[in-house]
Amino acid sequence: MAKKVSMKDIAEKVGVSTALVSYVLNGLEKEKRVGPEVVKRIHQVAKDLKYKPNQIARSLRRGSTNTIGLIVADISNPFFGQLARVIEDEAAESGYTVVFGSSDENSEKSATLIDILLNRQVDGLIITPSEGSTEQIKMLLQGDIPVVLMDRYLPDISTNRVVLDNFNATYTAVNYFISKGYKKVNMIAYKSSLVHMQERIRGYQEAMKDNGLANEVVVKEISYSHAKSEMEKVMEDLLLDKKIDALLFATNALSISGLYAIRKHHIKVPEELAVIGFDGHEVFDFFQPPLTYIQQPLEEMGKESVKILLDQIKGSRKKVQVELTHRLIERASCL
Amino acid sequence: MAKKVSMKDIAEKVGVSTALVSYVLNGLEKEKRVGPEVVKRIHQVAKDLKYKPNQIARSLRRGSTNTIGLIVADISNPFFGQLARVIEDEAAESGYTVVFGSSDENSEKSATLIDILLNRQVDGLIITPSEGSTEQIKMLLQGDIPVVLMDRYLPDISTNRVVLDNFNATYTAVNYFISKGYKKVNMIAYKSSLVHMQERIRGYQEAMKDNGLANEVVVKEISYSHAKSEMEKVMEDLLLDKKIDALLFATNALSISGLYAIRKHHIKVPEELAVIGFDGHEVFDFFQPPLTYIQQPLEEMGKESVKILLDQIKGSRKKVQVELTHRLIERASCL
DNA sequence: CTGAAAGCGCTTACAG
DNA sequence: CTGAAAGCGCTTACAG
Repeated sequence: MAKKVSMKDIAEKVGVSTALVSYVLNGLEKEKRVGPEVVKRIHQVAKDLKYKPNQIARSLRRGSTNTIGLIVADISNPFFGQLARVIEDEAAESGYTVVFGSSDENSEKSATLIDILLNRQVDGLIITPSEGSTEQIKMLLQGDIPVVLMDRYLPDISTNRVVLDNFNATYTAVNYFISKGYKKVNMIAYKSSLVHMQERIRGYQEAMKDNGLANEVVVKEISYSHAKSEMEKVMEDLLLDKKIDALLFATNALSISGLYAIRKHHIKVPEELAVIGFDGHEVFDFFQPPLTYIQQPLEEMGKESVKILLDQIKGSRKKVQVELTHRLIERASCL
Repeated sequence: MAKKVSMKDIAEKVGVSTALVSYVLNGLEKEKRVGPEVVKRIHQVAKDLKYKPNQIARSLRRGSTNTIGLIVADISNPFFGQLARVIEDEAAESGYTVVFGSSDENSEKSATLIDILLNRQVDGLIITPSEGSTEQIKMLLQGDIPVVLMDRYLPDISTNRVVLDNFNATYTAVNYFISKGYKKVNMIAYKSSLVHMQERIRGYQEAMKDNGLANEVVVKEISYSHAKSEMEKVMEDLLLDKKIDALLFATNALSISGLYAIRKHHIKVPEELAVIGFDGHEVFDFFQPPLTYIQQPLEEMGKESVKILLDQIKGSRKKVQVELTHRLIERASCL
């Protein structure tokens, strides 16, 4: 780095104290009734010297950094990339910067990330919690650290969260299948105790039961860390015994890797198999036929999360729990 | 936030000075020859009190933050999302955290982001520069701020950069087309003076010339901010007059929006039109037929960028310019 | 209207 | 082997 110019430099050049400089540069000249001539000179000198305030020093003094930490499962997954973008823009509007990290659905990584971000004194955290991260989040709450859980949540913890109406989402999907005459509807989900996943599974199960199809219920669970290989195996099993005419995927990534398998085995959609995806992705548009899917309101999810977090940072102690509404985007992968 | 515990608290409890605490917690007990008993107690008390070092204070004192700033065009574009992920992981290995921002190919946004990140005292920056950001980057270099340009670069500026062999990449693509018998090869690129784009265009043009097809050269340029509408218009024009049998796209996003148009107009690939895409995307796999494309080594690009940046941060004054090699991924969208 | 001074939580020469 | 003290660059009560 170079010869950093500080308030002291400006103060010396103008011939006043750093206090005055600080007041003026922070727009407090009115309250502090600084002389107009001095105000002008300070601004001029600051400009001449190309003064940049040192946020680190300010943060240390103020005890806040105007930074929010974002922990997602994987920033390279477009679902989270898009959320990150919305969060970035929304945060920027209030003068906040975003520091991010990817947890890979792994609670140890998540713990490490939380630690790192806290050491960096983020003012609050938006987290898509991993399995087994309940204790970590509890610690945050005990420490009175503003937190918003996004996309998923932890049932044992009463805190701010912004999630989809997961149960209704898959319930809708199954009803849609059934309205089209499908009965042997299976589901592929992640093996996870996380509520959002369990709710999606439960939505599927309940919808099946409510339609008298309880004994057709089949949920195949795939582990996040070996998704690819397990998906291939599961799909082979499903497709081989032909006891299935419709398939519901529980996420973006599952949908896509499922579609790879469907294509590999030359399954005709929807003639041999009807399909409903989750989240949305350009691949859904290009698949033949275009995929019907459950859409999440990403924009809203990101914005709400930031809004709630900033409220908390500003001191609100109200716990806010938002459930967003899915949409079924109907295309041609059924019937 | 809560009752933050500081070194002072530990020092008081143990009955030593904060200096000792600092030494021990930073692993300097050997050099400073701190008594083994004291070392033990300090560690114990730190643990009991759940002490978390305040990185902000440390940063202020040390003059470095162990943070790198990342400015990409758009974090929600998977190309950049994947790069961000590689950078995150690579940085984390050296104890660095990443702060990011999206410039939308807009030099004013980019200037604002650079300012914000510098005020936050990032130790260095990885930037995918926008058009018109030459002055900004020059300022950084004058200020001796470690910078690596990634994906693009600015020809007027001699600095570290990691980019693709853009010229060769499109040259290869055109030669491939021609080897398959195509002659009326067109290209769709962004309207941009940035070197990476100009080089991709030049690679196309030169390859055409070198094959005696100079008068078949047609480059349609699309503006980033109105990509969608312009793409539709351009594709209609191209497809209507049928003076084209092969089409090369200059990026990821262009490829995808081009494919939307191709599908909309029911153009048969490769029978009516051969296509080569850029970068890679799951959509390329699902398009019928799977798209042949020029692949960038993302992993390498991200890792190299971080490596070079960290070297600079550690004081290296050597300028490093890396050109990575493209790969042609051959599939079924030609012939 | 303006300034001297304390302090945020660390690190690190310096002295003993 | 250990501690007192300065200082990083700000902000902000306090005093005048």
